[in-house]
Order: sequence, then structure tokens, then C-alpha cells
Amino acid sequence: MSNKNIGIKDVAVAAGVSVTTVSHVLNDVSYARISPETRDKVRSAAEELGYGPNRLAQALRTQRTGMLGLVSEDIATTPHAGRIILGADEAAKARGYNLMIINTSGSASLASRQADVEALLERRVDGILYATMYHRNVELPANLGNVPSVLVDSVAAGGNITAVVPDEEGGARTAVEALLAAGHTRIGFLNNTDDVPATHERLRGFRATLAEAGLDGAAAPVESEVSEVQGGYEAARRILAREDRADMPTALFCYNDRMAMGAYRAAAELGLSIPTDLSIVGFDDQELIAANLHPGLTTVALPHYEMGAWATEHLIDAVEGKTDLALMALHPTILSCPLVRRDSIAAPRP
Amino acid sequence: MSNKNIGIKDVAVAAGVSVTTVSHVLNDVSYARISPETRDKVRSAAEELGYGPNRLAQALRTQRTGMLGLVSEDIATTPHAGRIILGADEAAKARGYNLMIINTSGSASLASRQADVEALLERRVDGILYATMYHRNVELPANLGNVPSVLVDSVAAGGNITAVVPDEEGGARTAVEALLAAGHTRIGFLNNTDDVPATHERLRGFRATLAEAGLDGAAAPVESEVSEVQGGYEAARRILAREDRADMPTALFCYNDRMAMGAYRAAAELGLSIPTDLSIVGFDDQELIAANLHPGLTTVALPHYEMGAWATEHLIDAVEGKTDLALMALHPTILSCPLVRRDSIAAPRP
DNA sequence: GTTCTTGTTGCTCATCTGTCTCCCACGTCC
DNA sequence: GGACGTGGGAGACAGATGAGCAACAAGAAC
Repeated sequence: MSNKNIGIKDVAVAAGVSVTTVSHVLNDVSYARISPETRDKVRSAAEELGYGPNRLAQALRTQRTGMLGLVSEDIATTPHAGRIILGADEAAKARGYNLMIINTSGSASLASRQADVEALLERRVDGILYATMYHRNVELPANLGNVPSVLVDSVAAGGNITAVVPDEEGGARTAVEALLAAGHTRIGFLNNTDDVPATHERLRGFRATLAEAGLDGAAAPVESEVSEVQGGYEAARRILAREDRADMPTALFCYNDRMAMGAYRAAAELGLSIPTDLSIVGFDDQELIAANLHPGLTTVALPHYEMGAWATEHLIDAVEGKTDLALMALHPTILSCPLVRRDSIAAPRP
Repeated sequence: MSNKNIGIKDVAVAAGVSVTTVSHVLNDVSYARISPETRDKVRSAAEELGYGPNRLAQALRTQRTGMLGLVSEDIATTPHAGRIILGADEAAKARGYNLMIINTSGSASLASRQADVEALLERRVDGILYATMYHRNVELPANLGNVPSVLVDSVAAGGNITAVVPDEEGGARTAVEALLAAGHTRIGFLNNTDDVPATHERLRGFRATLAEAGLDGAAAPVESEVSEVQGGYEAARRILAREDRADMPTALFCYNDRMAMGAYRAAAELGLSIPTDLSIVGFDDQELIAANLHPGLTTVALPHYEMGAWATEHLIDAVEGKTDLALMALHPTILSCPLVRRDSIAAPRP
């Protein structure tokens, strides 16, 4: 229990040595030659007094705070931010760093986001993680360049800053392959309408995977809507509205879990039971939805935890001079999106 | 853009005055007598150099960091933590403070949680917020007592630390009143099985409100299950299993939104449509669920944002000596739980 | 009209916060 | 008289703070 105001000085007095010696002992300074007895005296004095170092003074002197800044968009509105924070926090803790989190909004002005970074800089964080709540291109505050920094879940509009993003196309491939493996050949895609990387790359992955399986990817049915439950419902109604049941898709790949939730409702209304009449795969693995739908939704997980951890790991490497971030800035690092199997895929009816 | 390593000293040189004067000017020290011209010189020199204060050095000297520590349980697993963080963050920012967030686990040992607090103490935070992810009694690390602190969403096992908690009983009353107002007289309650304050208090609120409306609260049907979707489903099946339809509840109050989600499924299976055949009210307002169910779930919101903000506000007051937390520690402060109206309540069939 | 007192204005000096780190000063033993 | 073993002193980090020092003006005493 570090009682307030107990400093190295007090320990020195208690142990009957100089502050220098205390500092040497407590920090295990390699070149300091101090007898084992003195070391013991110092250590037990420190213990008894409940000494805890003043990290502020340490930081002032060493120019190292052991703190990483994390500016995160919309902490509260999406569970994704929580996963990133958790990944970053655990990676940081494991290496003796702490996180200072600044909440910002995706829609905040550049100036206000620059002020957020400034607050971190004033506190002399050793490096900065900049996390967005979904994969997109961001315009970054210029002062970010003043310390090592890594972008999480997006790429910089201007390029050349190290970044990690999810493998959208690969995730789509994984989803479609799972459907193909179950025996489906008529697969539809409920896509998003936003102009974000995920929209385009998942579509590409969808088409390419079908094509590689010898199916006509270009002709596969795709319906786009806003990426919400209602949009998923509407897109699903449209895609399942074929007169001829033999033409109807037997499986749906959904842009995200919310749209999949809409698809569940559409299926229920049409008397289609999941997964026997219709298999469904989602994207995002929002547990609150995917695990609670009935039957549980098989979906592709976004590697938020992993991105947070990866970014932190590499940021710390850079801070400690073990890595040159500039070298990695050329291309974003891509982390894969694994399939989370639950119960929404089955073989199509013969 | 605070370029690195520009200090008060550099500003002093640029302005042709002493560091003392720069400090006086930049901090608007009241007793300092400095001519307007000199003030201007200093300020413009600071601006041109892109000076930003080194908060570490400031904090070292003034014994004030302007940082609040927030130890939060399970940031990633529940959106509730996000709301608390957001409330705390905005309140803190508004008063010029920043938050240092430490993630911990509800199931972590006392020692490990004590280490988390210790990390905050080493960084000399001005105060600490300790937030749990659901309303319960916690055993607090002893070193929390070393700085002003406030508990969010729980009460201390040992008592006497200022705390804010939601008005569980009041929330239940609000829910039941909404059902009564719609004309329901046969109302069931799907309760949780955990031994937490919410379980008991919501039940009390449920019974009392019915009794006050002249109904037999003690006889109202209550089924308890684990507070998950599946539990809600099972409890709902049981409660709706009356042979005699005239006995069956026309409305269900659910312990939380997840259980309500299960109730939706049970209703669908029984051919009961919501809200015409069955009205439902949830608790928690987990947007991902409540807003996305069909029809939208009317539910009671937990004031997480408000608790975070309240706690921060009062913590800062204490830090600045405007309040004595000890006076408020006698009883936890109770914040009300408002009803969020969506579409799951209607009048019962005549 | 000159000198002395007293008061005000404008700014600086010395010192302090807690810790680290380079460099030096003692012995002692060969 | 080096080499070794042990330990201490004096800044430095960046800024805050209160006492104190010039410079000057107004008023008083001569």
C-alpha cells in the first residue's frame, strides 16, 4: 500500500544510506556495485515504509512514461471498441505499460481530434494507438506524427502510418467456403450500401470464391441495403421472393450480424426454418446478437482483440527501438477473420 | 502542435524574459504584476514555438495530475461499461480532467485488483472511480482509501465509501406501471436466479406496484431462470403454459432484455403476437437487443451514463475540496431508471 | 528646489517537487 | 600505486511559487 509522500529519500534515511544507493538498488542498476547486505537493508526499508515510486518524477527524469495513448472512437456505442481496448490493454500490461484512453467521436472535427491527441502529447505518452470503430479511411491529426503511432482498424487517408486491418475478403471467402462445404450451390449475399472497404472486399471475396468453386459468381444474387436489422430483413425478402423455389438460394451470406438478424425474421415470415430450409452466415460476431439468435448464428469474427494486441505489441517495439515503424507503414497489416461455428448452417434439402 | 521539447525556458528566451515571468503569464497567476505588453510578448512567443506544457513536471510540482483513475470491470464484455466510461469521460473533460482506465475482471483476486489500484496510485491520479459491471456488493482493495474515490454501480461490502447505484425497485415500478396504464391486470414476472440486489429489489417493486393498484401482488406469477435468452425462453414457456387462457398473463415484465428476447421466441412458438396478444417490458436497454427485436422492445434503461457522470462530478468536487465525500458515504446515491418506449406494449385484448 | 520616505509596479532569484545518472571519493589489498 | 569494492554528491528533468529587488512617482521635510 503505497502511502502518500513516501519517497526514495525517506527510504534512504530509514536504511541509513544515500538516495543514490536506494535508486541503484531499487532499479537493479547493472554497473552499481552494492553489497548484498546493503541491498537487503534498502529493500526491507522500502517495504516497511510502503514505498511506491513516483512515476511522474521517474518519467520526468527518464523521458519515458510507460504510458500509451489510445484514442478510440465511440467507446460506448459499439462493443467492438471494447474488444480493441481489451486487446491493447492486455498486451500493454504484459509489457509493463499502461493505457490512457481518450474517447472521441468518429464524426468529430479534425481540430477536436487533434486536441485529443494534444492532451496525450502533453502527458508525454510514449506512443499512440488510434482506433476507429469500423474499417475505413481516416484523416489523421497532424500532431500524431510527433510520437510513434499505429492505426487500428483503418488506413490513413495520407498513407504511410503503420496500420492493422481485418481481412475482409478472406472473411467473406471463409463464410462462403463454409456454405459450399455444406453442399450449397445457390448462395445469396445481403450486402451493405455504404461505400466502405468492407462492402467492396466482401463482395469480391464472395464472387471469387463462388467462381473458384466452378459456380457463376457474377450471376449470384446480391441485394444491398443499409446494414441494420431492417435492411437485412428487406434484402432477404427480396432475395427470397423468387417464384420458382428451385431458383431460390438455399443459403445467405450476410454483411453483418444485424442484417442476419433481419434475415432470420424474413425466413420466419416465409415459413422457412433455419438451418434446414435456409442456411445463414453472418459477419462481425457480435455476441449479443449472434449467440442469442435461435438457432445460434454461425458468423465470421472480426479480429478486434487481435488488432488491438498486434498494434500495441508493435507500438511498444517501436518505442523501445526494436522496430522501425516506417518500414511497416508501406502496407497495412492484415489479420484474418475466423469463422465462429454455431447452428445456422446445414446441408441444403436434397 | 506541441513540438517536442519546447519548454517554458525556450519561450522565456524567445520573449526576452525570465522563466518565472512566462510561468506567471501562462498560468494567469493572480498576484503577479506584469505589464500587458510583456504578457503579449510571452503569449505570442509561446504560440509561435508551439509550446505545450509538460504536465508531468507541472504535476510533480503542484501535486495535482488532473487525472482520474477509472478501474472498470470487464470493459469488453458488456456495453454497460462503455456507457459508464462515456459518462465519466465527458464529465471529466468538461472540468479539465483526463481519465486513466484500468481494465480488471470481476472475478480477479483482491490482490490483483489492489495491484491495479496501485498502478493508478503510482501515477498519482487525483482520485479513483471504481466501476463494476453490474449492481452488487464488492470487496474493495484497501489502498483505494489513499485518495478520494467513488464506487459506480455497486456498494462496498464494508460500507462507508461514496457510491451511486440504480434504482432497481423504482425501475420495476416504472415498468409495471406502464403495463397497468395500458390496461393489463394479469402481469407475470420473469425473474433472475442470481442473488444480487436487482433480483430482490425488482421483485419487490413488481409486487408492491401491483398491490398498490389493488391487485394481488403476492399471487402474481413469477418464474425464475438464469438471466439469459434461454432462461427467458423457458420461464416464459412455463408462465404461459396455463391451460385456461383466461388465467394466462397478458403482459410480461422481464428481468432483462436478454430474457425478454427469450420471451419473444416463446411467444412466437405459442402463436402469440407481440404486443397484441402479449405485452412485454424488459430491463437494461441493451440497444443491440432492444432496438433490434421486432417489434422494438419497451424497456427500462439503467442509468450507466448518468452514474458515471455523477460519480465523476462528485469525485472532482472532493478532489477540489468542494465536497466531503465522507458525508455522502453513509447511503449510496440512487439514480432513477427511465422507461424507454418502443413497441412491445399494447392494451390487452378485451 | 533638493533630499528623504513610502508606495507601487514590473520582474527575477532561489528553491522545491522525486528520481536518475554520471562522476568522484574513499578505503583495502596486492 | 593501481585495481577493486562500495558508496555518495551534484546536477538535470520542466515547471511553480513566494520573497525580494530595482526603478520610478508622489508627497513630505528641510
